[in-house]
Amino acid sequence: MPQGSNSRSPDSCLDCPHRARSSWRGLDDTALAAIDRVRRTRTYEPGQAVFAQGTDGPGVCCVRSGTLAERRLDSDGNTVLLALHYPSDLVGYRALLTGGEHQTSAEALGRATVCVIEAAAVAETMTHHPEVAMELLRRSSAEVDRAQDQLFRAATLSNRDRLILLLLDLLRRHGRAGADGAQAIELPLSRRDLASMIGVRHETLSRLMGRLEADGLASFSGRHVTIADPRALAAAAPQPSND
Amino acid sequence: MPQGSNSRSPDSCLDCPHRARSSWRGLDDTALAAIDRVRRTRTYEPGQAVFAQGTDGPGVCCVRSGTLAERRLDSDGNTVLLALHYPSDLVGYRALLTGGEHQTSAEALGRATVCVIEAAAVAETMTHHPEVAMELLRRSSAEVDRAQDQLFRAATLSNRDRLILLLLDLLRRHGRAGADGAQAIELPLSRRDLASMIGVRHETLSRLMGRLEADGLASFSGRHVTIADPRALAAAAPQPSND
DNA sequence: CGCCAGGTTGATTTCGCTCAAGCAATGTGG
DNA sequence: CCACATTGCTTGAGCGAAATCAACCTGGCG
Repeated sequence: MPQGSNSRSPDSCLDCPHRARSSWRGLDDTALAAIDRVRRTRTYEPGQAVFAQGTDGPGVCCVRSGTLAERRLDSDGNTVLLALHYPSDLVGYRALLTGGEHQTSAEALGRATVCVIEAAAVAETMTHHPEVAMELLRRSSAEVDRAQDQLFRAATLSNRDRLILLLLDLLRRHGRAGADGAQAIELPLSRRDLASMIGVRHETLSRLMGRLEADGLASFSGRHVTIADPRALAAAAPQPSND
Repeated sequence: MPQGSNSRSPDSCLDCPHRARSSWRGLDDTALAAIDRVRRTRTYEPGQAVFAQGTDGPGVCCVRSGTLAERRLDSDGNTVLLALHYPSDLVGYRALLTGGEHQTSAEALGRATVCVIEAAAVAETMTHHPEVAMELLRRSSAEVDRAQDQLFRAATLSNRDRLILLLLDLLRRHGRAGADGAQAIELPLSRRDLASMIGVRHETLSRLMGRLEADGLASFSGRHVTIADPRALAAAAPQPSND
């Protein structure tokens, strides 16, 4: 049974490329090894569920590669995409704390690899390593801020402005520099999901995109978006809440 | 200089009526005394600001009595009421963690008393007493869940349904039993704030209330709301997201 | 080749926003 | 004590925008 430091699993937490940015950043090798011991790394195909709303999760999920969608459903079949998660993010830890079921579901958007850590091990680690609890608290706080920002947008902005801000958000994560100062986005999302993020029907989103295109702010072709002048798009957006 | 246990300040944390439900519940007398030492209890008049968005807060705020409104503003004068806070809640701790300014402002709705704890003391306490960090993490997680629920509502429900759910939420905290099975609410909020919570103009809220009244689901008179049949109101609301 | 899911486009209706007037409660200064 | 302003709320008319319903593309895929 290989256990030495020179016979680690290729995806060991100890060698994880995201280790310095991860929730476990405060842990030394021995403490991290305890996490690693119960880690199970899985690869998910596009659209595959990582955990489902209303279930007791398999544990806590560390995103290693790809993009995860956090989604909320209701009994009428409505679905809203609440957040996207990227490598080094931790997903599904709330159920561990509130003790109940997942309030949201998570699924892979593209092909993604995720490390699942058994809940008990996380709890155990947190009691002995307060830095981890602190780090999660920081992340959780940031999530509250983000969610409140979304709420504010939903309550005050026009659909058009919300779409512009969503595009700018996506640009940050998925944007690639193109010719001149242009930026290109390869959307990881369907139109319906995009629409749910700004709280409109997908037909309406289609028309909104048409209008942005008519105004020369962006152009859409399938899942490919090009933004010729990102500064113009930013200028068209409402100012971020500076007091 | 009175310091003995039999000469405590009348509002000492050690004797706080919310001690068992507060964020400090895990602390023993000595640890809590460290918090108490830097506590400053203040009384706020209705409408008075506890801390302002964009500032470095005075610290962390423990609500002792009354109701606090958490609000977000932008440069155009828009304001959205994001959350209400009640005795034993902790407010304004996020700025402490993300290190920056408050993303929201807080103000007293009615007359309220709040204990302000210096940020440094909270940080110090958290390093020595992980239970406090864990407790904050639990609360923060609950806040994320709540905010995501609101986002879901905003994206999927009609204005009417959002108002109904808001009334049911307010009922939980502010409802008082009336004659028969009726419930009465004394709203702590202006119409404008109510409207911002469901993301509509105040004129629209007025009409929505008129319709609920016409349907016999609730009746409004100034800040007084009576709900003759709470079960009928609950039945009119969309089902909570049970999978 | 036909089927199907996802996306666009069009016609129609409903709904909420805007602008504007009216009203009640409260407060202020003469 | 009363004119008068102010604030918060309701009500109305008109308009613009989004939801709805439906048809029609388009690109896989069996």
